[in-house]
This record gives sequence, structure tokens and C-alpha cells, in this order.
Amino acid sequence: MFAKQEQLQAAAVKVELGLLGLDLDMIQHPITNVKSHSKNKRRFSDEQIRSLEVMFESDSRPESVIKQQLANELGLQPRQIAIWFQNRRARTKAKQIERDYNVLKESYDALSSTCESLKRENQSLRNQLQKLKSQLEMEHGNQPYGSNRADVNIGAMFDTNEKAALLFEGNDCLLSCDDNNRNVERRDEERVVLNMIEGTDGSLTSSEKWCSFESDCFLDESSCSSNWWEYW
Amino acid sequence: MFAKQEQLQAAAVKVELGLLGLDLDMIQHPITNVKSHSKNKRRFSDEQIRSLEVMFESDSRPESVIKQQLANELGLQPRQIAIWFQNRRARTKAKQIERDYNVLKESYDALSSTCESLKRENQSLRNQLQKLKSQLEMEHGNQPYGSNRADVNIGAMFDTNEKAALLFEGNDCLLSCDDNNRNVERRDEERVVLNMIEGTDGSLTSSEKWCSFESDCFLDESSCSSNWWEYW
DNA sequence: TTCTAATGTAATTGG
DNA sequence: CCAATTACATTAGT
Repeated sequence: MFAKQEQLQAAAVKVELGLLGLDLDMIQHPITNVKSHSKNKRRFSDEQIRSLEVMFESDSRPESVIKQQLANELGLQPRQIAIWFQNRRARTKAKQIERDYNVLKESYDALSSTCESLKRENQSLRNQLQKLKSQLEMEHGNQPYGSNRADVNIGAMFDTNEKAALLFEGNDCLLSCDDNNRNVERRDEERVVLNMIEGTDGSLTSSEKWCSFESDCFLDESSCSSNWWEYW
Repeated sequence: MFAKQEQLQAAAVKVELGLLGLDLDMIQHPITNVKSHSKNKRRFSDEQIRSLEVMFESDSRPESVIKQQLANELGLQPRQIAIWFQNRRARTKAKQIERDYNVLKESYDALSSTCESLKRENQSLRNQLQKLKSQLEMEHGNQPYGSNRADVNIGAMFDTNEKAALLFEGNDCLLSCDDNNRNVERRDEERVVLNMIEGTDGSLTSSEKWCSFESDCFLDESSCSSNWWEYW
């Protein structure tokens, strides 16, 4: 069943054996690992894996002495123990990247919601301001002609930090910027089949949960970084 | 140098050879790969890698015919070609995860700036509203006693969507929520030594560039998702 | 059933 | 030690 290639390449293999000696692949298992499937040259037994995992749990980078002891207990070469821990650390790290990604994405989604809320609140505040201004102007318009109170300048009531928002009355947006969303949506397409960890059903990468802004983001990166509103 | 274990396990190895046949590991290299380092059983030559990469560039999942042709050209087994492409795709995908992470983090940072700007603009708008309201009240206070205009209700000027923001006048924040930032900062600790790609100097993971909100986020996740302001 | 893509794992090499 | 590779195994899906 799985001996086809061996037969095809038997001659070449023998040449190699004579030239270079034997692979390290086949050192361990013949005696210690016959119990299960007889094949399975590589692959440590479940027992061995369990012990290794338990040890890894308590110390992912054990001393040589510990590794030697493990080798004796499990019937493996110290070299194999060392390699197992190296590979195990590498696997852990690779998984960690995905975990990091998911955590960051959750943060992003939460922040996205916050941002959306802020934008709506902003719009609401602008509407209120607009109405208050209309109210004020209307009342001033009702004053007698030539009244001293006609020279009240609404803009003058605010310090420089507060004038910027007035720009937004009426029109939705001065600067158009949806760079954030473009980035994110592009990414979403790319990793459709990314292997998620620990029972994730893939909903985290579905486009519905991504930032669902409309395209009315009012700042782009350059203006964001320079506190534009302080220049008024 | 690497023949120690062979000596120790020579007998076992021979038993295994007899029982299971030979590894495919050592099929190719003896003749085709002698030129460079003499040993180096595994590891394809630079020439072979170059050709494989070129082919991978144009098609990461070539037909069997193409693989057969490549095998002939490069002096490798078709099996090795197939495996190389499999592993190459796996590597590409692993890299993609890191790329995705970096792209997402950039989006996060940009969105974070936007959010911060929105919050400041919000504060500015609230301040303006406060002053306009004071202005209105002051003018009303100057009206003669018993004037009809005293019954103007400022709150009644706004529709339900706009009343919520009035709650924020004066006090910075009703609901305290910095969950987003907690998530992100925790992650930052976890992946200090993550291997970044393509000349990244690690600054992307330093805490300075992470969202630098103060803890005055005005919404928590639950209230964000339910559009709280529409309930007023 | 066979084939293959995707994933996991043991081992090697080089830095 | 670590990162990158190579080869192989296993599993799922078609």
C-alpha cells in the first residue's frame, strides 16, 4: 500500500546508503514503537507525547539533565528530546501569531464599534448645534433693528480648540477618508481559509463583522496625526 | 560529526530496514547535488530552488505534467517536486498570517487615531453646545418677567436622536470603558519576540505606537452594539 | 476508491 | 538556541 515508491527507488537508495550511511530518521522506533501500527516510523507514541507535553507545560525549555532523564524514561535519544522541544516551541510560536491576530481583530472590531458610535454622536451634536444656532439667530432676528445685541458673534464665543467642529455643520464631511476600511476589507478576502484555533467557527473573519462604516470618515491619516483642529 | 547515533543504533536500524523498507529521504541528492557542499543530502541546490521559485511565481499549484517536467529538468523525483510545492504553499500561508497581522495593525492604529480625533471633536462640540445653551439661557433671563418666550424648552428643539448628546454636557463620561485598550496592551506583552517580515524593526509592536487613548472611552461594548442613544 | 490539499511532525542544516 | 527546510504522515474533502 505504501511501498510503491520504495520499490521504484530501491536501487538509488542502496547507492545512497553505501555513499552516505543511514538516515537518522529510523533510529528509534523499531523497538519502542512496535506496539501500535507497526508502521509509523516517525511519530512518537501517545504515551511519549503525553509525557513530553506534560513536561513542556511546566517548562518549555528544560535543562540538559531533564532532557536526559526524559530520554531514559521514554526510550528516546536525548537528541530526539531536544529536537522535540525545539519543534514544539516553534509550533507554539506559530500558533501564537494566529492568536495574536484574533485578539487584535477583536480589539479592532470593538474599536470600530466605538468609532462608529462616536461618529453618530458627532452627527447628533452637530445637528443640535445647528438648531441652537438657528434658534439664536431667530431670536436675534426678532430684536428691534439697530439693537446692540445684533453684534453677538457666535464664533467668538468659542476658543480656538472649539471652532473646528463648526465646520461640520450641514455637510457630512470635509475630508474623505476610508483608508482604514479599504485595508481591512482587502485582508478579509485574503485569508478566507485561514486555520483558526480553538473552536473558532470562522465568523470572526466573515465580512459582516468587519468595520461597517459608511464612507464618511472625516479624517485621513495625515490630518489625524497633526491635530488639524488646533490650527483654527 | 553526525554519525554518532548511527553507530549506537546500527543494529536497530538494520532491523527496521528489513521490516519496513527504506526512507524516501535519500532518493535524489547523491548524484545531482554533489557540486556544492559534498554532504548536504537534503537541501536542494540554488539552481533548483531558483527554478522552483520561478515556477511557483507563475503557478503555485502546477499540473502533474508540469511537475514531471520540472523533475526531469532539475534531476529530482516528481514526488519531491510535489512535496516542495506543498511545503512552499504552507510557507506562503504562514507568512501571509504575519502580513495580515501587520496590515490589520496598521488599520487599527489608523482607526485609533480617527477615534481619538472623534472623541476630541466630540468634546469640542459638547463645549460649544454648553456655551450656546448658556447664551440662550442668558438671553432668556434678560427677557421681561412673564414673557411668552420664557416657555421655550431647549430640549424640545431636538428630535429623539439628538437628545442623548446633551447628557454629556459638563461631565466627561457616563460609561467607563477601556476594554479595547486592555486587549491590545495585553497582546503587546505576549508577542515581544515575534518574527516580523520584510525589514520590520519591531517598532510596530512597541507600546508607544499602540492606541494611546486615555481611559475616557465613553461606551462599552454592550452599549455600543445597541445604539443606546436611540432610546431617549 | 483514489487523489490531493491542508495540516502536523520528526529531523537536518546553517546561523 | 533558533529559523528555515525537507520529507513524510494523517486527515478531510471531492
